[in-house]
Amino acid sequence: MRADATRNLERVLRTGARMLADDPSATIAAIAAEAGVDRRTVYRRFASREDLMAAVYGARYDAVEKAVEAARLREAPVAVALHRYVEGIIAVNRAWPVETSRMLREATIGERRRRLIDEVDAFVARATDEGLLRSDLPPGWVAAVLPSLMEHAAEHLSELSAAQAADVVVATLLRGVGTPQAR
Amino acid sequence: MRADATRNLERVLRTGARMLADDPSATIAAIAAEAGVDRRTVYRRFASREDLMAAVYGARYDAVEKAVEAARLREAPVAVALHRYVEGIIAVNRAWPVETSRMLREATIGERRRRLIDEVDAFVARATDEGLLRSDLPPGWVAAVLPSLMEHAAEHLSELSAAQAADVVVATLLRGVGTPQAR
DNA sequence: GCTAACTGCCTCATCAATGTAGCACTTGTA
DNA sequence: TACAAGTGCTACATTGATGAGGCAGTTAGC
Repeated sequence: MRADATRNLERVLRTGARMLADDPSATIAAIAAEAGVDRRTVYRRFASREDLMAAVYGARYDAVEKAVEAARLREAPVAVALHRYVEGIIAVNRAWPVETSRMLREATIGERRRRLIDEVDAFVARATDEGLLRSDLPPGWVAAVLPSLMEHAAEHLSELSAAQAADVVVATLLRGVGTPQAR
Repeated sequence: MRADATRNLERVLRTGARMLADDPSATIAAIAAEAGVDRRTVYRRFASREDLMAAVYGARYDAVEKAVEAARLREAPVAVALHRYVEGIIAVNRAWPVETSRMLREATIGERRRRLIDEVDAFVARATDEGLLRSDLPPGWVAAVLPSLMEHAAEHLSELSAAQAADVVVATLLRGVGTPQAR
């Protein structure tokens, strides 16, 4: 593939991720226009709308898997792993701001998805065993709440670096936002 | 208005809320079918798709305003007000499960929206002043995180009552999910 | 039971998005 | 520089959703 073609493909993917996150029914025409590319060019790379979305989701999953791997959720000390994981995912959320709720329904990525969920679930279990997380929580509560914390951090704390935003998220997750007296 | 007409209107609104929350681009035809009503009947009540969505959002806002009022965010002791507020909103989320992120962009409800935001912001400020919430948090962080906690509680903790789910949310918000040792 | 309100069904025009095609042109690369 | 890869533009068929009209039949409420 030629260099400019690669560049265009990249632009379409990035722009598509951003616009589809903002509005899942964004049209191909709008995405192409925003990416500074002809609509026809998009169709040359992606056979259909579905295809483009699958590619965007795939790109995000690549990044997420990388972040999870880097966090070493199985071996690293739980506190360290948690922080690295959160920081990594916040960075991914910024690079590939896909609207996760809609993505999860796509069957395209069922297998990869299950693997990641298992990975995180196992980590939560380990963190609970090792005394980092309370054990009296409703099952799945942490796994449900954490992603949306990271999503909010990614977009709401835009003036902070990923590491700083991760500090806020981890502190909020573990200690909450109440004062010591309020406990 | 005749009684059965009122009933149908109610069904359309409820069904519309549920389906649009699940997929904002749900068609009028699909909503009508799910509500057990002809597509034409929907159009008799609502001039357009926009109209229906505005009505759904309006219904949700009615409920939210009621909950906020009942929580007495200005006068009641902060801990009490917080709990009542959370419980009320969780109930609203279950009754009118609108996808908030998309709703907030609608200009239709700009004024009502601003009033509610101000109300909650003022409450957060008071809760901070009175020592319930930490004062070293990024501005707007609590106001950003709390709604999504309540949303998750509404749908994820479906086996709990609104009051029980509110316990979990408030505990998570104030004290986090970490063990005392992990702090 | 009668009337007016309300509904279901079929039909139609319109519009916007999808996906395809051919042609002239620019641009990377050897 | 020459060639091949890639793009922009214009046009077109298709599909699906929106919104409206008419009419026969049903149902609530007096």
